[in-house]
Amino acid sequence: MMRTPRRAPRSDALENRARIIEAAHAAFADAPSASLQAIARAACVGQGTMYRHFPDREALLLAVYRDELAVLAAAAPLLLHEHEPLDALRRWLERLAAEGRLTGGASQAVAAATRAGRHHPPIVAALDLLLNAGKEARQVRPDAEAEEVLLLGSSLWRGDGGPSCPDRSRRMLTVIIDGLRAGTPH
Amino acid sequence: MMRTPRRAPRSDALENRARIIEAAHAAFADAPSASLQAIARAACVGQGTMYRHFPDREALLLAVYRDELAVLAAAAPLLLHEHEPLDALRRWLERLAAEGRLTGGASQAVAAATRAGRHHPPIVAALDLLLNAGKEARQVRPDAEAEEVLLLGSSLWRGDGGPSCPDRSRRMLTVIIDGLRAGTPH
DNA sequence: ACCTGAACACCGTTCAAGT
DNA sequence: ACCTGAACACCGTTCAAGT
Repeated sequence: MMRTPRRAPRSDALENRARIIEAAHAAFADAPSASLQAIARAACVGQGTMYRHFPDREALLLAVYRDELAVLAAAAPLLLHEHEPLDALRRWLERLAAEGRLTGGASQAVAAATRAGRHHPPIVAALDLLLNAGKEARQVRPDAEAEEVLLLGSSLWRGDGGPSCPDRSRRMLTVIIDGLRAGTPH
Repeated sequence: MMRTPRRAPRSDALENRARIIEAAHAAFADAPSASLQAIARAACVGQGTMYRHFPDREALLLAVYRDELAVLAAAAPLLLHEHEPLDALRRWLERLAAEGRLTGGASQAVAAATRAGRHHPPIVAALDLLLNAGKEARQVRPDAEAEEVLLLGSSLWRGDGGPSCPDRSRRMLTVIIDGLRAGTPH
């Protein structure tokens, strides 16, 4: 399997790419459903260029929120250093939910990261780290898997906006954490 | 609060409504993203008529899957009659997940039912029944609420299609049920 | 009272033509 | 090698005109 030796991309291509990401970041921030066409317009770029760099909306989302997601992933080992494994897991899921609630775009990006089955994205790796630490400490059930927990966790900030939403998310998280505990009856 | 005495709708309106629902049912079955325009075409109905009957996609979805959702809701008391409360709850969530997996349209309808904050739809009432029975039997934690559990449950069939999905759903359900148990530590 | 279908403003996607 | 922008086939939504 030869690693294809890509030559360095042209400088204008890099600049366009950066401008697209910047424009998309702003657009997604105040309207998660912003159209790719509008983003191309804001970035002063032809539609074709948009497509060359990002073949679909999901690719753009992951590129735009790449840094945010990386920060979130990096938080896992830090939390693990300061808290008991199960507690670190709870706090990390809290941060995930907060991120998802913050901007519509980020929540879409996390959803995209969950769906991406090809390579494990950093988020899945981070959650894996937390779960494994919990298993070794006999605090987390041995059959828990990252993708499942991520799927459950991504429901924490969905359907937000209702009247009872501040407590709701907290209670849901309690259910998830207690469900992941090792040694529950039956 | 006077109950406005609506006069009976015209017969052609009723027929159109029925034809739209029928066409939509078929369309959603093999493509959850079917366009309203295509459905209107298949139902031999102008676009305006579509809008008169169903102001948006969500309204159409709920109308199309009204019967399926009612059947699902009606299953709750039956399950409760044949099984222990917590077991009935688990089986009902299994059925919910199966329904969501079956056709893309149904899963959208359940999602819509979850979002609909206005009146409690039958699904929420059914889940309420199960949870209350569980609480009285001291099997379910007293602070569990239907909308939250529905939100968690609706993640059971999301992200399906991956390689490990048959077991995954089962394990996720186990986490939810164990998390809902009364008397978990801490 | 209800229906029709043209019309409007958009969308994602493609692709010949440019540099 | 990369970009541009017109063009294509669609979409949801509205609304004058019909019956």
